[in-house]
Amino acid sequence: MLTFSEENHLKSIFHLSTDTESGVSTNSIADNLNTKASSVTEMLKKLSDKLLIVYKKYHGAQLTDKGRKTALNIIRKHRLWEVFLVDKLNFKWDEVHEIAEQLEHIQSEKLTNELDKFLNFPTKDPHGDPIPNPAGFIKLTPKLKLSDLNIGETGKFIGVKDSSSTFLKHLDKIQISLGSNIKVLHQEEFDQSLHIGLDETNLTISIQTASNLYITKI
Amino acid sequence: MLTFSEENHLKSIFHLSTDTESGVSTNSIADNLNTKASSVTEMLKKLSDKLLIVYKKYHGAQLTDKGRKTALNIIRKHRLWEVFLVDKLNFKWDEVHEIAEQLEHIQSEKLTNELDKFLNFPTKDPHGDPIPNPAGFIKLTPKLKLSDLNIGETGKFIGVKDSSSTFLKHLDKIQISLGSNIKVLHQEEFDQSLHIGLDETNLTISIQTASNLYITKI
DNA sequence: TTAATATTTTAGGTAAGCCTAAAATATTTT
DNA sequence: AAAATATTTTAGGCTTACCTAAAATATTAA
Repeated sequence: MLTFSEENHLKSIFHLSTDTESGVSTNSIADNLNTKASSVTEMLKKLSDKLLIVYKKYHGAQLTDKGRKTALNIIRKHRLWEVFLVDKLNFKWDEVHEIAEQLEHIQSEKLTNELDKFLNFPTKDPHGDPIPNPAGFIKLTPKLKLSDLNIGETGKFIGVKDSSSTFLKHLDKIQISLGSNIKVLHQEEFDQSLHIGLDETNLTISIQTASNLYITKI
Repeated sequence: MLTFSEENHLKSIFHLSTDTESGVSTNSIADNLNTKASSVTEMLKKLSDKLLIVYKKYHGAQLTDKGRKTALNIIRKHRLWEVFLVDKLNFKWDEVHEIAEQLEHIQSEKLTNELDKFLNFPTKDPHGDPIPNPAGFIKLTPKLKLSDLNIGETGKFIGVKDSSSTFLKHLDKIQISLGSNIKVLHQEEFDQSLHIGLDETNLTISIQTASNLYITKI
């Protein structure tokens, strides 16, 4: 049984691992968890003792198989709870993260699996991120951005790259929501902003916004 | 914001207060929480500083208004989650306590209230205990035991006095479940055991069992 | 009402998880 | 490749929430 802090460190290492091949740096974990490098070093030693990571002094941490499975189980719970909050309790997708951060630590395998069943075995959370299965298998669909589309192509909005509250609120304001079909109509040359078709209306979005939207081609 | 331990102490004091008029003793709290008297003393000082209890050395603790409200909010969450687990996730009523002990500490007023709405504003948890409203008001229905009925009377089973897993399993075995209508047919003189009618069948239960069953007269 | 017993508090210790500041090691720049 | 800079670790401290053992206070019994 792991503590909240141990679980949070594992999760952080998992998320930071997707970018880098080699070990995850102490500082990046500290930044991610809003804590200090010295505290992280301490924790890395503990996680290493528990065989959840491979840790070499001054060279960062890498998850072991056991560690990755543990991290994925926490992520599974986090994402299932997010689906629950949005689908069943009328939360907006920009309100669920904090609460899911608490719920992801609840310990009961049966609870997790019954929740999964109750939600009808969802494969994606409200931000479009995939939900690992009970064995820790995660289906990574290659993430295409709206800004990657050519003029005339249409994409279905499946997730965000930047899931900050600021950005999510911006999306709500311009009425882009998960599942929206977006057609790229035209691109301005001077600032690369995109004219898009959304449902029955047309609007213009900045290239910054467009490169934060994950889509699948239709 | 209170720690888990602070919340657990408040809850314990609340539950132990129903029996006694005067302060709740240090030892009884320690027993209830599986901890030691010295640890409780320490916590009582802290809760007293936070104006959640009135504490006089050597004379136990009593909840303040603020403390009682806080305790009732935790109990509200505990009982709502129990309803969720039983009604929505197919848990048996003897499996939910441990998980609810974890879920009761999740901090989000909106979550609690949306859950309440989602469950259709239940008034009782799966053990027949009342669920406090958001303001901390609890509707105490006088608890009549099956053993209080006269021969020939019928009661509806609404809750248990002893909610130990052992007892709950015993009930499952003899097929008495929440909502059952039970008619008292006859009482044996030598051991006070009761012959009862349950649905279409008759059976005999001990006086110990009968005095652990809360009912309302029909 | 004193003596015996039970309860509660105090004193002092431990582990987890955080911190700052200083020392050690890596990396980058010249 | 040495110097300057950045990163990471170590050393030592703090708080929370536990603990045991001894001292203080309450309660009960003689």
